[in-house]
Amino acid sequence: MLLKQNNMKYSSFSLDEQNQKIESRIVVALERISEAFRVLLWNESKENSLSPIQIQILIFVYFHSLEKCKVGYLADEFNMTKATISDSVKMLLAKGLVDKETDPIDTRSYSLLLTPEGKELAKKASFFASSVEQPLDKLTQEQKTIMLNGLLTLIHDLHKSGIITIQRMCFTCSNYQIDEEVHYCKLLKTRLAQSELRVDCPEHELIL
Amino acid sequence: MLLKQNNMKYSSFSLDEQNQKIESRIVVALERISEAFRVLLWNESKENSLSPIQIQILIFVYFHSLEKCKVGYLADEFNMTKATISDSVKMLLAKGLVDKETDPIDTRSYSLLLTPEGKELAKKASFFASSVEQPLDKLTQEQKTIMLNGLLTLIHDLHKSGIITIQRMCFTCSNYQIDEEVHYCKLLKTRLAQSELRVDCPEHELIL
DNA sequence: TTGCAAAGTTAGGAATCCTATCTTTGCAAG
DNA sequence: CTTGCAAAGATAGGATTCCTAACTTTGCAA
Repeated sequence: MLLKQNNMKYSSFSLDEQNQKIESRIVVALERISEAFRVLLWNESKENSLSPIQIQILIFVYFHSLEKCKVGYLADEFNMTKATISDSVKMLLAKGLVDKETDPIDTRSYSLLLTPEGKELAKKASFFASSVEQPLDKLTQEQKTIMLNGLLTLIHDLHKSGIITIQRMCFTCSNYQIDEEVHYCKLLKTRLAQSELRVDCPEHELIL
Repeated sequence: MLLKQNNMKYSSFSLDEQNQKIESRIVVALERISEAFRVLLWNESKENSLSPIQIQILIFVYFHSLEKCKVGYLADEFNMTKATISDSVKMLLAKGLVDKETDPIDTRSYSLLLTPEGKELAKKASFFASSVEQPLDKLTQEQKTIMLNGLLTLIHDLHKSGIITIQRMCFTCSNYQIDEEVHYCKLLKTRLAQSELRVDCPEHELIL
């Protein structure tokens, strides 16, 4: 009786579509992790009484250079409309967390700068990522390299199919070359080990 | 002159915090992929004139058994309040995509069932994951196994720290045992290879 | 049977994020 | 040089998300 039940379970088990292929299981795992990011970001925003997107903007500005801190660029970065970003920026200005700096060569646009308070908050908020970073410590160097590589491949493909519009990884950079499995950066003039490939390089120049 | 510029770039490059540690770069990559999921889900919902959460519920019901298709369970699953889920369910009922089935042993609650139209839509919508699944094909079996393992470790830790409340992976299942690196499922009464570890097992029983 | 807890609902409101329209500025073609 | 178009950003208005708080009904245990 118990055995029969187990057998029944077994058959339903092995038929389960989502558990069939390893690729599917990786996707499910990635979905779960996405959910975790959503929750973490949400918590972080509640704690600072900001919206998720406002936090994201703050952190982004903290880690990126002037020319990327414009409304249009941020809209592409976060896959939202300029209207949405413009709104959020207005709030951040009102709260005194960012300042505008008009672009001298194109007065239509401006860049965001963090005020001291904004910088403080961004630094604090960016720690939310550490709950994801810490667990990775226990993996071996090799395992981390392979994971990074797999994720980079995935992002590259998602970019090629137009789902991710903006990114700044080596694979899509005009300074990057690969010959016989050897990665090379023309800007740095050095070889790059697999584990050194970048996801968000400040010097990224998109291939036309 | 050009060389000097490159050197300047190099120094700012190597100081860049986000590119320093491989763990950080993995986190950034995961964030990017999360963003991709958000976009895919959003597209999928617009196409079917449903909300993201409605699509998620539909797909979840499609792949899971009755006892998991209750308002409370869904709320935990998606880290939302029961009120939010209740609302979405009302919409799905109104659109004729799901039906209620009252639980015979606890008449306060009910489970969701897909109507034929709901099933149709869920099946179609669940393909959105394939844009993420396909690129994984080109990785080697070993690489996929290592990635899955790394992601599972990560999810396990996120669960332990309370960020992900619900999941159904082997590591947190009372049927799972590990002895000397050998994974074993007491329910299936078989060894599990690393690549066979489950992320969302229908028979999962949470360790108390 | 009394009281408390748990499942789900409802109401109301803040916030997200969109579309569409508008202003200003840059730029190129005539 | 001016005319016209495109691009950056702002604004208005609205649909939707998702929350908190209070409520109903049912289950369960003292």
